[in-house]
This record gives sequence, structure tokens and C-alpha cells, in this order.
Amino acid sequence: MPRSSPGCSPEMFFADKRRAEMAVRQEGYEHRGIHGSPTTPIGTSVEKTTVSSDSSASSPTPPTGTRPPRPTMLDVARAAGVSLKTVSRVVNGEPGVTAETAQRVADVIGRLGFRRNDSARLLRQGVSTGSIAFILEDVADPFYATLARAVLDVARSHEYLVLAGCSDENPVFEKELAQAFCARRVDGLVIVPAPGGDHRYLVAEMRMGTAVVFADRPATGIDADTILVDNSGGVRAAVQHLLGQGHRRLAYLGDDLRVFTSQERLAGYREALAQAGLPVDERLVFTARPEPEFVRQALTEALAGPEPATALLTGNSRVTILALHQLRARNEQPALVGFDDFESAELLDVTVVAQDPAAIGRAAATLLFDRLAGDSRPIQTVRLPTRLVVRGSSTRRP
Amino acid sequence: MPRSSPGCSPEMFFADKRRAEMAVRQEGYEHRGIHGSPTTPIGTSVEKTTVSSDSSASSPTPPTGTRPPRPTMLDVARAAGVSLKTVSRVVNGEPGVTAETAQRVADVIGRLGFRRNDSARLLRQGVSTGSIAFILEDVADPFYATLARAVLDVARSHEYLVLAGCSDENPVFEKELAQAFCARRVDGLVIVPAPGGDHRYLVAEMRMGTAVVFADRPATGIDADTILVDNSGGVRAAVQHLLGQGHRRLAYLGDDLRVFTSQERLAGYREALAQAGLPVDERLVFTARPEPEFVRQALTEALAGPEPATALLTGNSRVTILALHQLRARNEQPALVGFDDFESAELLDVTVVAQDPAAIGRAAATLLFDRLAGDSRPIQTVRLPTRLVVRGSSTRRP
DNA sequence: ATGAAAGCGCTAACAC
DNA sequence: GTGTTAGCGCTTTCAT
Repeated sequence: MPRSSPGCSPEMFFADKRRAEMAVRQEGYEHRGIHGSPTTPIGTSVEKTTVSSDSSASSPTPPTGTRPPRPTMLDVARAAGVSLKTVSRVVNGEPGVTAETAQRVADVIGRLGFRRNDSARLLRQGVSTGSIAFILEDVADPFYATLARAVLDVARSHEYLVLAGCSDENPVFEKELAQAFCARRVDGLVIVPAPGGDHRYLVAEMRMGTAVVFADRPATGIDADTILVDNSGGVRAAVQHLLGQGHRRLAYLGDDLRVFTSQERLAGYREALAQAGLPVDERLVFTARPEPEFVRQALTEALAGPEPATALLTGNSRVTILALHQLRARNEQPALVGFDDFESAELLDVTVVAQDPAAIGRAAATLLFDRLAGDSRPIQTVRLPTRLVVRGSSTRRP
Repeated sequence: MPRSSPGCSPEMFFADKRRAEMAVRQEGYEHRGIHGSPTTPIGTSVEKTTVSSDSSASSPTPPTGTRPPRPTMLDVARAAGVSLKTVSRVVNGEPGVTAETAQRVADVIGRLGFRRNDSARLLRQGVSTGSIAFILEDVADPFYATLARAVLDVARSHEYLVLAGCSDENPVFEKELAQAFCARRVDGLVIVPAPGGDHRYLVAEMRMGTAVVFADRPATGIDADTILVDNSGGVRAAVQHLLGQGHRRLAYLGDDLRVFTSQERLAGYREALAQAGLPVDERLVFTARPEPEFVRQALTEALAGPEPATALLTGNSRVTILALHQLRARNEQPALVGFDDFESAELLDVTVVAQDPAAIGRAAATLLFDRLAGDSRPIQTVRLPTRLVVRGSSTRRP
């Protein structure tokens, strides 16, 4: 459990009114200045880092320093010569205030730069914090970035704010984040579970009204609303397509089987072959974390021997791209279908089983808000379809 | 330094006291069901959407419904037969509690599933909300996704939570988000400004202590800390590289000039040509929003006529990819350098001026936390370098 | 070692 | 129309 104290030094603010001269130079945290940050050019450096202090301009005040405390409604009330409640009425557009009183209050609000503290308001109201959170592996990953974007859009349409967190595939981080979010009393959570986790710790939160929807992978140890992709169906379609092109030796290069989606996709491969009455040659099945060396090795084995694979199925876009690199280096061109679309798949003319990450995020967030609105149907598990996008890489004859 | 751990034990019992039935059924929200959501397959549908209600499992309780209210410290105190303050001490690891009292309280905490409300705590403490926010165009864009990821990482190292928002290049959205975040009293804001905005509305917030750092583009109307990329330098390097390859007719295809970075990049193009003593042929300069039709038209003009361009400079990765598509369709191969790296640039063998979005996010967030820690240097403007990554697309002879 | 009371900034429920 | 009082869930101050 992370410490609770916020990241500012204890001596930052002396009590109440007085503001201390904060000659703060924290030693507690790593203090990476701009110059020390890893922003220096690597490789063919073209330019140099420049820091200019243009304090010549219109705002001579340093960014921090002596901060006037934020005015509260009470401050506004006093300055306007009215009661706190009158200010509250004006701020919230409630009736029961004369136009001129309202105007006077509004003036003071503008002059003081008052802005209502929503945290305090929501605490008082108690019903909702108007915020949800999502936790996923890595927002920098295009797939999750798109999923996240969809969650943000749905939240915006409900006028909710969104907290974000990356688990880095680490169930411990995931749990810490989820608990931190719950401590902030988010109304709901969209979680892409890290592999190997156990979500029973969420039962208490859920029972107390925190809505939780899992996305892309199912929860472990609890029953919860879940949005999944039809992984096996997607791979089955890919296999059938390749079989239809006349291929009979299909290699499968997938991600580590500890990942849920990876299991489903491999299962789809086996199912489709079985369905076609074909045996699975285990020498053509490769799964591991998608490192270059793994892909290199797998391709070497798959494309060698007396009965080499004529077609390749890659289990995610990372593997697909690594495979494309390898194939170019080897100057080989087996038929290829990749699971999961990627930015340049069209340009590279690669056939893919496209998922729709935005649809996952949208479905998850929508279900979440349905639950928050009182939807009490039984727990839902939604399977989203994939779409086979046929391009040149799979239509080469064996 | 309080060590918070309200310790949520997995074992959950009912809060045996009152289980208020607040059968909430708010009608206030729009109630879009899963089926109504736009998740139905488009195009070559391969599978169908499936919704299964597996209520057969261990948790027959519907997700929402009768929620026992969250226990407060007072609830814990009563159940443990101690005072509120004693619970507070236990929860925060403060001294002054007997081991056995502490144990008793801890037991009750576990039994009731108590979790401290951090929003309330932070409101009371008043110093910080332990949260920052970022606003950028679109988290789904790989560039911003990476930038966002870096912000999240820095925030995590300070044990801060992060709110996220997308402006969609709309200054009105940006302002609404910024104000909503300020109303929640975030400690700081990282903003990638939407073009055409005016940030003077932030002056009041900044004066009251909200730290703000702008990233990738400068603020308008105010002085503020800003992290920028050396756009013109990057393009200059690209131009020099192409000149070095013997090219003399370089076309420039850039984004809309209302975008700050677009102006800088075009300026770099002009500067580098001037520096080389070459005139700028305005018929080879094209800027507009990166739509396929714009790129098609621009290429038609650039590559036609008696003196066609032999080399192409694209102002961002969107344009680069569109141009690559067009060039393939036309079966033409002018030399090409793209500004901004993209996922498959290596695979496509495209020379790029690489930015480092993670460095931008890191620098912005680091500066933000420096400010929060009391750093009162004058306003900073940081220029991050780019890196010319030379690949095959630019080494073809004219 | 423990607890009572006040109050963070706001809204809800009543006064007047 | 306007103001007063209480209290959200917690921490702080000061008592005992």
C-alpha cells in the first residue's frame, strides 16, 4: 500500500493564514531537473537542449511563491455583504436571489477569482464523486490508447471526470491503483486486468457500490461485468481464410499463454484446424513473450525442414511486426495473417483480424454508467466481434 | 509521514448493523444498453455480438441494488468501542495507541471493509489534493499517448493520481476541462494547447497556486512554463540531409499553419534553404489539414511540371503515411523524410525526424512537480532536440 | 494512551 | 428573498 502523504514537503504550508517562505528544496524525492532528465539526444543528435528563462515578459511573478489562499464562499459572502447561502444560490443558479444581489455577488466572485471547490461539494452531497477511473496495461500502446479514448468520450458525455492509471501488466500495481481510486471514491472502475492477479479484493468495494467493469480480459476470482473480444472466433476466421487459399501448413506465433487473450487465440487455431479435419502439428505452434529473438527462432523452425509452413498466423500486432521484420531480412514471403490491426497494416498490405478497441472501451464505459444509473440486470459478459480484413499478405498462393 | 494502510482484508462480512435498502433507480441518466451501443460489426463481419448472463456463478447479487453505505471512521469507532480519533490514529499509523487497541480496531476495519475516504482527508488537510491532470488533443494518437504515459509515470513516482482529458483540438473543450480540473483542485495541469485558444483564464488559477506547464505548444496570452520540441531545427537537419544527397527541388507538405508546430517546421524549411543559398519555390510548399485529398493534390502538383520535386518533406506522421499511400498508388519514389516517427517507419524504411514524446511528457511533469515542490526559478521554456533517423527513403539518388 | 470539539468548503433543511 | 444551522468524513488542537 502506498504512503498516503502527497508529494509535497511537509513544510510547504504552515498552518492556516500565514504563508511560510518556502525555501523548499526537497531531498526526499528524486529531483530530476530538466537538465538531468533523460532528454538528451541519442544517436544522430541534431539539436541541443536549450533552456531559456524569459522572465522579461508581462508576468514577472514566479510561478509559485506567495500564493494568496483561494477564496471560499465565505470570503465571497463577506466581501459582498451577504450570507454564505446567498453566494451558494448564485453560484448554483438557484432561485430566490434578487437580480441586483446576484449581480453584486457575481462581481465579487469575478474580482476574487472564486471557483467553487467541487471536491467539497461532492463530499457534502455524498451521492457521487462525478469521476471514474480506468486501469490498463499501458496507455502508450495504441490498442489501449484507443480503448482509453473511448472511455474518456463516454465519461464526457456523462459529465464525469476520469482518472487514469497504467498497471504495466503488474497485478500489484493494478491493485494499488484500484485501491487508491476507491479511496478517492470514484463511482466506477474500468479495468483491463493484469495477468496473474486476483480480484477478490474488489468484492468489498463492489458491494459498497463501486461499479466495476472488466475489459479485454476477465476478472479472476470474482464475477463481474466483462467486455471481451471474440478472440477464438477471430483466429478461426483467419485459419479458414488461409485454408481457403489452399494452405495446409499454418504456423502459429502467439504471445505468452499466461495472457488470457493469447490462450483464446491459440484455442481458435486448434479449433479451426480440428473443424477442418486437419491435425495440429505442434512443431508449428510457438508461444512466448514477443521478443525479437523468439520470433527469429520460431520462424527459423517453422520455415525450415521438409514440410515448412506456407502460411503464418501471428497472435498480436507486436509479433506481426517482428515477424514482418524477420521475413524481410530472410527475404521470405509466406502468407501472413496478423491478429490485431496496426497503424501501417494497410500500407504494408497485411491481412489482419481487426479488433475494435474503441468499441471495447465504449461498451465497458457504457455498461459502467448503466450500472451507476441503476441497471440491475444480472452480470453481463459481452463478446465483441472481430473483423477479418483481407489484404495482399494472405492471398499469395502456397 | 503517515503510513496509511486501512488494510482491506479479503474476507468480507456484512456490516451487521443496518443494511439500508436504498434501491436506487435514478432516471436522470440516459440509459443506453449494450445492444444500443455502436459495437455492431462494420464491414466484413466475422462474428456476432454475444451477450451472456452467467448469473449461475458464486455471486448471485446484482452489481448494483441494495448497497450498504460505506462505513466511516465513526462506524469503525463505535463498532470497536473506541473514539473516532483512535481509529484515525490506527489508520494513519500514528503513535499513541496500545498494540491491543490497535489490533481490535484493525479487526473491525477489516470486518467492515472500511477504507479511508481520501477526498475527505485531503479536503481537511487543505494542502494538496495529490492529483494533477493533463489535457491533450487525443490520447488515442500515438504521439500523445506516449506523452501521457510519461506524465503518468512521473506522477506515480510522486504518488499522485492523474486526471485525463482530450480537447479534440477545441479550445472550448480545453478550457472546460481545465476549469473542471481546477474546480477539483488539482495541484497542477499539463496542457497541450488547442490551436486558437486564449489562456488568460488560467492566470487566476495559477496565481492561486495551481501549477501549469504547457507541452508541445506554447500558451497564448500568458507566460508559463513550456516544453517544446526544436521543430525548426529538426526540419533544418532534414533539409540539409536531403541537400547533401544532391537534391535541389524539395517539396514541403505540412499541416495547417494554425498549428504552432506546423509554423515552426515550415520556418525550418525556409531557413535551411536560405542558409544553403537556395530560393524557396512557393509552388512546392503545401499546407492544409492532412486529408487524403489534400495530399493527393499536393503530390500531383509537386511531382508534375518541367521541374518536379525530387525529394519530399512531410510535416507530420499523418501526412507521411498519406503520402506513402499516394506514392505507392502512383508508383513514384521521390526521396522522403517525414517529421515525427511512427510505428512502422522502420519497417517501411522511412527516414524520419524523430521527436521524443516521452521526453516531453517527462520534462513537463517533472517541471510541474518541481514547481509544486517550491521551485521558484523564473518561467522556463525548454526546447527538446529531435533526432534524424536516416533510412532508405531518403538515400535514393535524385 | 485516549478522547471531545472544532473546522476544511460546501450543500441541505429549515428557519425568518 | 435571505440567513442560520447542521453535517459530509476526515484531521487538528487541545484536553484528560
